[in-house]
Amino acid sequence: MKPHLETTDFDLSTFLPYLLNRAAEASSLEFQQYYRETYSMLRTEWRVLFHLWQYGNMTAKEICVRAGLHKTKVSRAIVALEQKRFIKRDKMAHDRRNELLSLTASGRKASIDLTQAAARFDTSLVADFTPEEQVVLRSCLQKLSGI
Amino acid sequence: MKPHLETTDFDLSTFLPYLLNRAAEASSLEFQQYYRETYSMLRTEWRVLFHLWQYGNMTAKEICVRAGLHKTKVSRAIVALEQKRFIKRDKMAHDRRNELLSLTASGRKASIDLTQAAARFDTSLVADFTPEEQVVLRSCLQKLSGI
DNA sequence: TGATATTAGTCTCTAATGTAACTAACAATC
DNA sequence: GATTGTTAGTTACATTAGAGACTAATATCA
Repeated sequence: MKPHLETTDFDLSTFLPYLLNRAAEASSLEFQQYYRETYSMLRTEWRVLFHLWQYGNMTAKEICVRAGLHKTKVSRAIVALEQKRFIKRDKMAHDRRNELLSLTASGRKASIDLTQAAARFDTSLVADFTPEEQVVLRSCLQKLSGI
Repeated sequence: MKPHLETTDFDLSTFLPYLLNRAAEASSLEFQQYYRETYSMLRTEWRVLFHLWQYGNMTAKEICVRAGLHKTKVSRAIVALEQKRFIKRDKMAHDRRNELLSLTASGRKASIDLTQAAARFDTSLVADFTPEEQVVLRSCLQKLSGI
């Protein structure tokens, strides 16, 4: 049986969700390998850690909102990061439901290392693109992400 | 404690793997809802179905290669699609390890419907982008995906 | 022919995720 | 100050994914 392209000019290899998923998976692979092997972190853990590093101490809830992550995922990441001694948490006095998360010394150290690795990795990913392409790419992705 | 931007000019909101993952997730959501609710399909199932529709009959192995999917994922998707009567499989005479997959009538019908829905959805995703931006976006994503 | 290697696809076991119910702390209203 | 509602975060259960062992068919080559 032959392909059915005549029905529509739709082409999977240009379908945006498909491309985005493949590109996301491909581009995450190498960096993921690094934080997995070096720090035994999962993706959500690295994201949570980095949010604290980049935007300062905050609660789990704030991370959910900023990172667009579900609270159960964040909750589990926090437990894991705490066990690895990368973060600590303190009940906030004025509302003891909130826990303020902050980095430990080794959490900061890991953040610095991961940040530098991420920056290098990012550069290598876009090495083949022109500066104009890079700008367009990132701005389109930001819009699609709702950032 | 204040943020630590001074260490490096790296910014999470421009980090490509992060952006790609967020954009992929956001953009998949709406379309995913459609094929889940209408056909009880998972993402891998829709991808397998669509590969058969667009590129013609092939084996599970070929789908793995073309779609960049692990064989266990494809294997499970095939079982599910067969149970839903969207595809059938036939052992190939000259090498009985291979199974040629093909669409049933209802598989073709679902493919047509999903293709049209995907095309409409894709259009709506890029509605805010200029034609030039769309071209750059897709070509960058294809390169990043290794397509 | 018989031993070994390869390949397509499945199965099993474990890890990770999503959903919804849950607990504890606070807020508001009567 | 008891009742009801809301919010932050956790837990439990079911679903999905991943890695590697496994089976059956074929290929290779002594």
